[in-house]
Amino acid sequence: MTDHLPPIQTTARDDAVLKALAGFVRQEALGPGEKLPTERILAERLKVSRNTVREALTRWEGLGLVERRQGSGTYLKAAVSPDMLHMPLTLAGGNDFAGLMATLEIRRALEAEAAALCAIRAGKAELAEIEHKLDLMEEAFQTRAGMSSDEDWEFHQAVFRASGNPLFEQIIAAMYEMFHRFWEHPLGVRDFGHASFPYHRTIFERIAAHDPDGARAEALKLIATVEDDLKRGAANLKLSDRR
Amino acid sequence: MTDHLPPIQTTARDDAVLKALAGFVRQEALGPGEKLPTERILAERLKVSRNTVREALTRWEGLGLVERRQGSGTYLKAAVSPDMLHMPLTLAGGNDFAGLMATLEIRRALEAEAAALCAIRAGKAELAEIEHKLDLMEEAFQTRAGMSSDEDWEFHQAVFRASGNPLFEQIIAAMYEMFHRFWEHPLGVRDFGHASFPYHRTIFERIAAHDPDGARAEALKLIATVEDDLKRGAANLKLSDRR
DNA sequence: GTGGTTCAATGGTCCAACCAATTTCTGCAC
DNA sequence: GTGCAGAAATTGGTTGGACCATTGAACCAC
Repeated sequence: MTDHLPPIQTTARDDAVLKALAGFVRQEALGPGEKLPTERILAERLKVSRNTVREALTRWEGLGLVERRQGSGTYLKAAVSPDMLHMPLTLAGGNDFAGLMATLEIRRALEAEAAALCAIRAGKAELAEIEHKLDLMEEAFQTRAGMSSDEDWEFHQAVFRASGNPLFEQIIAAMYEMFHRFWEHPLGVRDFGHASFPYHRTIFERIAAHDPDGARAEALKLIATVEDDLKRGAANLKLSDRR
Repeated sequence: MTDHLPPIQTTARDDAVLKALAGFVRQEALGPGEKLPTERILAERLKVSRNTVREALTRWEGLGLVERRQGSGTYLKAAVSPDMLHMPLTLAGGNDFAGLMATLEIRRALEAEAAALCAIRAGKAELAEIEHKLDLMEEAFQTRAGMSSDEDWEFHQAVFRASGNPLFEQIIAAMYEMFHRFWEHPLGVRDFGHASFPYHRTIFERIAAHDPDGARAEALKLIATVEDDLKRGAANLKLSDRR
């Protein structure tokens, strides 16, 4: 009965600051990398304490939207718009193997769907871009004997971008972040990616043939091999180095 | 009670504060809903300024880990552990019809994968939970002639939860959020969901039969019908009401 | 019990400094 | 003029103290 009674909003200074700041960014058409006004200036202009400005910026920093450099300034790290939706994902016990596999499952879901959409929507320009990345990757694979992770990633990014849905790239970027944090002190899987290599071209072929279901199937195969690699790597690690 | 709070060491104060706090939470085995020490007490115990404590707590608040109530205190909103991983996800824009379809594509990707994982991993308890939600939904569908969106959503949530990967539920919650933002002033699709109704049970049957590929296929069919419904609704809207 | 009132506790905001890292400017040597 | 070391200004980071606004509990008539 009395369900539609949300709490009333009395004071919300820092939220107001963020809204004003988002409007300012749009007004000035600021993009990633650009510097935004000093905390002191913001405090003066917005008629709030510098402390309040700092709390607001701390929130944006925690969301990865902004980077603060002491002595230098505060810089935009991503595009911000007044109507953004923030969804902090938290993974308990995220530094272990299970966390990595969790992100990989998300990646499998998105990769398969993106490949299928791509097969439907990709035009000549997108196909050319993807094939270009594929060539680069295969070349790197030949010359550097398997260490082609950067080029590999660029290929997948090209597919995501050609899917026509920006959400794919945004979500997968967050997963990639986690992936790399795991790599910092890795589990020693150095030949990672060997087994998945051939599927990149088969995916591209299915996309180029505008065959959504085929592309989806090939993408699933690719992730399956990555998953296998990681599992084997983790097993080896457990046997050889008990930490 | 608040004795396990050793002072802080060097720079990166607020980060150190968070680490210390995470350790404290674990030490005291605090769970969601419980109240954690006052800002003033934390400042005193950790030998930092109250302002620094506030910046740290602001970060946690931004990540949805904690809720502050003026005059009352600061309360845990989720389980926190020292080694958890944060992937802030911010989704840009999407207030138009294209944005709605974009979230639906993400949902298709996750729904298919979650159903497949569910078919592999769901135990007896999870299957019973899902079937219960399914019964509730079918009952609501009968008595209220189609308006079963809440129960519908609970069914899908149960599937996501039984997938064994918490990221699915979190990401899909973001999609649901965008969905609802769109529905504040909806496009008048009232009979929405009729066509997708039968597939809920077929999905459940494939999951219960531990048939991942079948579950994935049924989930894809369900989203396809939803997509069709929305497209038809949008087309009707454009014809009848040019806004 | 019901409904006020008081009062202490707590988060929210503000101010005015100072610290630490960075950038910019200055002036000297060449 | 050029180059470079050091001073000065800029900027985020931290501190301590003060006051406000809200909450919740204790208390008190009725």
